[in-house]
Amino acid sequence: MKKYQIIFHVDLNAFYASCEASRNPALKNHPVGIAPRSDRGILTTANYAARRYGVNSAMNVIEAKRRCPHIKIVPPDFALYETMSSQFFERLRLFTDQLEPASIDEGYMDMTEDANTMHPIKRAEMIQKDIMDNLSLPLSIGIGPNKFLAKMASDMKKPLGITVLRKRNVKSKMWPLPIEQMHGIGRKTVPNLKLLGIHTIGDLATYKNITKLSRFLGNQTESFIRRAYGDDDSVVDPSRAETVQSIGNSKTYEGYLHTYDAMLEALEGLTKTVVRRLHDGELACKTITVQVRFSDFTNHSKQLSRSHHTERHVDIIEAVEHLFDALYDEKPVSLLGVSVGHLEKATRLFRQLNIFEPETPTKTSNVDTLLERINAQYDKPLLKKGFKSSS
DNA sequence: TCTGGGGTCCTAGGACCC
DNA sequence: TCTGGGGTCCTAGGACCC
Repeated sequence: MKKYQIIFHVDLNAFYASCEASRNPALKNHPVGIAPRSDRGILTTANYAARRYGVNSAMNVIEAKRRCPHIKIVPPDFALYETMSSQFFERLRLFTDQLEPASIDEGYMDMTEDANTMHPIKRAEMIQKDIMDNLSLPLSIGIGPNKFLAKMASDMKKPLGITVLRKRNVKSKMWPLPIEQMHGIGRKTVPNLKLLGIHTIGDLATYKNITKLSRFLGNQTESFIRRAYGDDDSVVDPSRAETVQSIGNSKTYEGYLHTYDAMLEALEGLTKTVVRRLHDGELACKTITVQVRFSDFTNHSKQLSRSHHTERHVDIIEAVEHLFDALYDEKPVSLLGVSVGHLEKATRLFRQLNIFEPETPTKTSNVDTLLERINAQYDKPLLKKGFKSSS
């Protein structure tokens, strides 16, 4: 027998801008955009005062200023956002430990048990007030019988909304929404669906030709249709956010990088950041990826998997340099990125290492066996005999 | 509107193993 | 002789989300 669930989706409104206003209340009712530069690039966030002028997130700074000349552009302070995000989730845990953070500013709460104590809407009001009183952050809450409906509900009223979306109201409240508002359908898929005559979530739910639909939605076709009917059996998993899958650092270079040396220097900086964050999380990685974007906006990446995890800077920078050599094309570069994946807790690895350590042979001396030992760390040979580094 | 930086998950081909 | 079926891992690229 399936138990009826009550799921909250909690979503901080215009989070970065709200953090800035929380620190500096003078910004509260003034149009604000968060952007690294005030003369170009894009906004990561626009507050609601700015949105009234037709400004929104991801809009070009120039365009935002054209629509709202007195908008204040504030550079992002990620340390502040990280801190406020942690405080936000800590406060939510006062209400339930069944909390799954989904990003820096949103999460899911399984409030099924809690509903025995207090009516969900009353509880939502209490949470909203708690976050506003303690952190000065506006919060929207969606309430539904599963994660998908809770997520769709929280989007329906912002800022400071509380919205219930029941299964029996799916047809009247969710089906009329344009298909681009369905979570998981993005800008590449929308035009394809419209080609099939699918303009609303209801159109998707009732579309008859599944074969045609699978051409665009692939293996996920069935689950999209189920969700369009309001069905979703994914569970709130508090451990999900604790298991980070990858750590990366990338940067766009205005005016491009032109020389190999400048690119290598940039990669060293990116790698340093990644290794530091790897160490902060007490993690080790197995795969290393380098990403390059050329001036024509094409992206290329190369990755390699080691046979053993590592957290050592020398291992990672060596891999980064070799991967980049394979990508380097003597063309100007607009973005470089370094990321590491297949992460493991370093403490766990340490225990494993201790078990095998006594068996590790170390009696080698000539250069070729040294190369073999280096290559043994990778699934494919990285260095060949007679290898010389390019420059 | 000429486009940041952090991520997650999916796909598809190939290597390799049984 | 000329080729099964299942599974895992690796790699490159892409869609999507905030």
